[in-house]
Amino acid sequence: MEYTVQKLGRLAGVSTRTLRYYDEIGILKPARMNSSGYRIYGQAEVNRLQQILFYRELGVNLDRIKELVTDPSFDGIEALKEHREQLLARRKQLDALIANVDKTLAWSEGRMTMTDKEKFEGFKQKLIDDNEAKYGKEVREKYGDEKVDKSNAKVKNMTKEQYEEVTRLAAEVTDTLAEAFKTGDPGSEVAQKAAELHKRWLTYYWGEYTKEAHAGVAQMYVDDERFRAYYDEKQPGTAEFLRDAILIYTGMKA
Amino acid sequence: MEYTVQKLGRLAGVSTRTLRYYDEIGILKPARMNSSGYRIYGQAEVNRLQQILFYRELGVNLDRIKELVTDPSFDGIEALKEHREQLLARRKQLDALIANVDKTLAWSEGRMTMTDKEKFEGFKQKLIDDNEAKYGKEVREKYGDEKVDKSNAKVKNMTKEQYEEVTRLAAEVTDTLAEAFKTGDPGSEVAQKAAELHKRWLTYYWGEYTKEAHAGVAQMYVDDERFRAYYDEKQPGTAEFLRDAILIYTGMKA
DNA sequence: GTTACACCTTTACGTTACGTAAAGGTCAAT
DNA sequence: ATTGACCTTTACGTAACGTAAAGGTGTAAC
Repeated sequence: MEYTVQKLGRLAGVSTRTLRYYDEIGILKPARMNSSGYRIYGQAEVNRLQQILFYRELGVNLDRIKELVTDPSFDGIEALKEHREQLLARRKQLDALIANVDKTLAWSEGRMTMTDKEKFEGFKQKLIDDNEAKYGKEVREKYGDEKVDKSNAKVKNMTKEQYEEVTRLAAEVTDTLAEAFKTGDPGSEVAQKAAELHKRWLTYYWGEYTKEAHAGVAQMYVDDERFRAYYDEKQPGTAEFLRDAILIYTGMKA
Repeated sequence: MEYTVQKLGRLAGVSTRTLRYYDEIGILKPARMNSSGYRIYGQAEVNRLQQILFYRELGVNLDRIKELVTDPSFDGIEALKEHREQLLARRKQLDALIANVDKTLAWSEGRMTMTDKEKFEGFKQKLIDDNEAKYGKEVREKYGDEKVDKSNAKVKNMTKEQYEEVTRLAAEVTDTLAEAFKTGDPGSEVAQKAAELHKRWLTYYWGEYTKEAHAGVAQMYVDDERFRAYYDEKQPGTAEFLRDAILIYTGMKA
């Protein structure tokens, strides 16, 4: 199939100006010109435009895109996989933003308070990365290097089956917790089941289990933004709910 | 709490230039200037900046944002709710893009074919709106106005409980279907459960139920892009899988 | 055969939301 | 009194197009 500027533009949802501009900067040249000087695009150009738009969607500037798509050693499939990862990351950020809007709504209606810092959560990618770096350090400070290293080693030494089991368990915790949250009662049967699943999940990372450590982690889920954000992502208040369920489960609270 | 440009900038993740620019165009003026001419921001400005960033995140241009936040009749809560809706819509678009990347990957690896049109799905908001308009029309053409109107009327006349039940049912269909898909067998017990749930869900919208109509809808889920995109969003192939499950459930296929 | 209309071309200036640099004043600590 | 990290204004630069002007092309209709 061959396309003129307008046809390709309509197909891809971009303006003719954009296509001419892409020609001008050498990022997407037409396959050929017809006898009247019209730009004619073919299959290869359609595919290339799709690539370009993938990157544009991610906010990559056209200079960099040009480098990418004109590089002969460019591995399209590898790039796509990376692209996919980035889209998933963006969805996570979007979820954080939505959680923030929910929080802000609650705050506007006087149902809760919000720190200035919280008001800007979800806006910045960087902050997520910073927290990522910070988070490792904080845990090391709180629990000591050996424990963290032991935990890391344990993950590394897991068999494929064990790894799958722990992943499955994590998902089950999330699901059960979401269901339990609806009951509103951290002492409810389903909430206690979530706490038990959480214990089993934790035991995979920590060699030994004590009620005190379990309760401590539960409290950390509330105090540490990094963890709270994770649990509160879909439903604000979940972190606190899980903490309460675990406190009851470990007998630290009636 | 009071903030200078840099402090507020760090808090919100924007540059000092941005804050000065926002002052310049009158979109966010500091609460006051100190004796040396420094910009000092207070609580009201923090909240306003948050509002501004919400809109910026949505791609609203600053002129329009200015209109919005300086309008005295501006209802912040209503705007936030709308903002939330738009974020959800964007997440849906993101999911479409991810689905597209998955498809493109499969195509790149030679596992399937892709039309030129499909290559650009998920890129354009407009297209979604167009489809939204088109979709209503198409269904009217295929099934006649009365049925659509009756369906609309039925939704409007639902009690709160009924509405909640139908929403819950829809979620259950999705979950069960996702689980069934893993088995790979549309005749499996869980797949048949999904088909049954789908029937119950459908019955809420259509007054009467016939196997033929049910099977017809199932086929439409595959043929109509609009529906297929919905079901294939998270897992490509789900629409076909559901169709097959329903065909077996209704006895139209062994 | 020419008129209409929807295409196509190049050239060129305009726009948005800042980035970046220059030139200089302020404040707290050493 | 000197750093060094802040702050100020002024002003030009930029990315990725939008938009307008001035004109050529293709074909269907009168």
